[in-house]
Amino acid sequence: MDDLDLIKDMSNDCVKMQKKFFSKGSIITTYIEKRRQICILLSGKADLIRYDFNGNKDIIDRFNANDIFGEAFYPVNTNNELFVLATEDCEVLLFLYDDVHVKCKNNCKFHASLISLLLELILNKVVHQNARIEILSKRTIREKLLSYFSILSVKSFSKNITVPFSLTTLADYLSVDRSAMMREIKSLIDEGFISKNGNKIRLLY
Amino acid sequence: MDDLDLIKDMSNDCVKMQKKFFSKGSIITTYIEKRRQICILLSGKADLIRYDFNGNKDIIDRFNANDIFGEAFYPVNTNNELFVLATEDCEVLLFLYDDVHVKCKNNCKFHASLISLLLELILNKVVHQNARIEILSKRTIREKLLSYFSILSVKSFSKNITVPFSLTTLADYLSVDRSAMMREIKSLIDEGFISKNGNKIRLLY
DNA sequence: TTAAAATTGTTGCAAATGCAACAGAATTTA
DNA sequence: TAAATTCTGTTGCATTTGCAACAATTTTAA
Repeated sequence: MDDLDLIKDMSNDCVKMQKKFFSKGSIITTYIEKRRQICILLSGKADLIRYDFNGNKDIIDRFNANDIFGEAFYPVNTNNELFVLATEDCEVLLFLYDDVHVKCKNNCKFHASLISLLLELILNKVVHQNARIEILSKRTIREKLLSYFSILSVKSFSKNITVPFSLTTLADYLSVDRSAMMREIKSLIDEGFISKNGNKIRLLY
Repeated sequence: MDDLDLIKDMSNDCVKMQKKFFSKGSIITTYIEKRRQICILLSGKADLIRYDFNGNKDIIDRFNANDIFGEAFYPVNTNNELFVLATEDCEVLLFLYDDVHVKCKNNCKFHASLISLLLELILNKVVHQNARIEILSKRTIREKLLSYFSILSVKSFSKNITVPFSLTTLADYLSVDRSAMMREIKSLIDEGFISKNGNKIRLLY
């Protein structure tokens, strides 16, 4: 990913883009309407958070290095405020969509790279979202699990897969009750569809 | 959307892009890996279809005018073949991502417009997908319905909303059983949360 | 304009799921 | 290294959901 390297090395030549550092626990941005802000996470991890009307913390999305996020990607949302919290130290590139999608007047060398990078990163985002939608569309926990495992398996060219986060987080990702998911995993093992050791899973079909 | 108009009027100058017509019932494209094909639906309607292992027809996604789709947006998927079926007469712009994301060597006037349009359309797509994910993440049918209604309501600045497709399709979109959804709608009416006339819904809270 | 197809509305019942609660293991933090 | 926190694994129970099936209505196509 050449463009990304160029962007990462950027000394702050272009006034339209900011590279900022956020320490763990700090807020990277809030989703304020009509700004069309875009953020590229160069390093670290962050969560998209909302407090629902009961005051419960909802983790809407999780971001890793090379993920792209921002209010530009989110539907208008007057009721609840969304914000992005750094769960590790983060390095972030911030800019407004409308400032960069047209050719830079200064002919800044980063703009061409940025547009190209932007397309690439958004394309990745859409692919991941489609995978997520496909999984969430399944009606039962079993189908969701198998669908998720299948995607991991195809991606890694192997029947042996590793769930890249805790089972608690997996339940959140599949949007199901954790205990019900554990029960279903147990059934899948008992019925011989999978075997499991920690978060390493082997598909037996 | 100026770029879109320019693209629509395009006479086939650029060999890298094709504008094609598809009559109702014909197949626009199949999702073949590693091609990174992108399609822009200029007019008409189409469905993204898969036949599952039982031979049941699954409608994975539905596309309208100005929607963008293609295998470039979809996770690798060796098992089942996906294809896009024109459910009305369609006018489609087809190209390969790798052919257009770099500057056209011929300096073709459509390329600049296309990149700009592409970003805009993909941004829309991501926003819609995020809305969909947010809805699908809700645990109960009631929450899914209210979440969906809320998004429609915010978008139209009104408590009176119109579901833009049949209730059968809505159940598909929310990924729930239709009869269970009808039951839940009835409960929402009985409990005074909404009133309903056909597919016109009024939010009473 | 009639026949066919799709949509809406409804119900009983079985199965799946969420919820609450708890104990033990593993991991992180002070 | 001790204490606190998070994660895993499990269960009973109430609720929600999907499934199957049917009639009535509306829409579409011949």
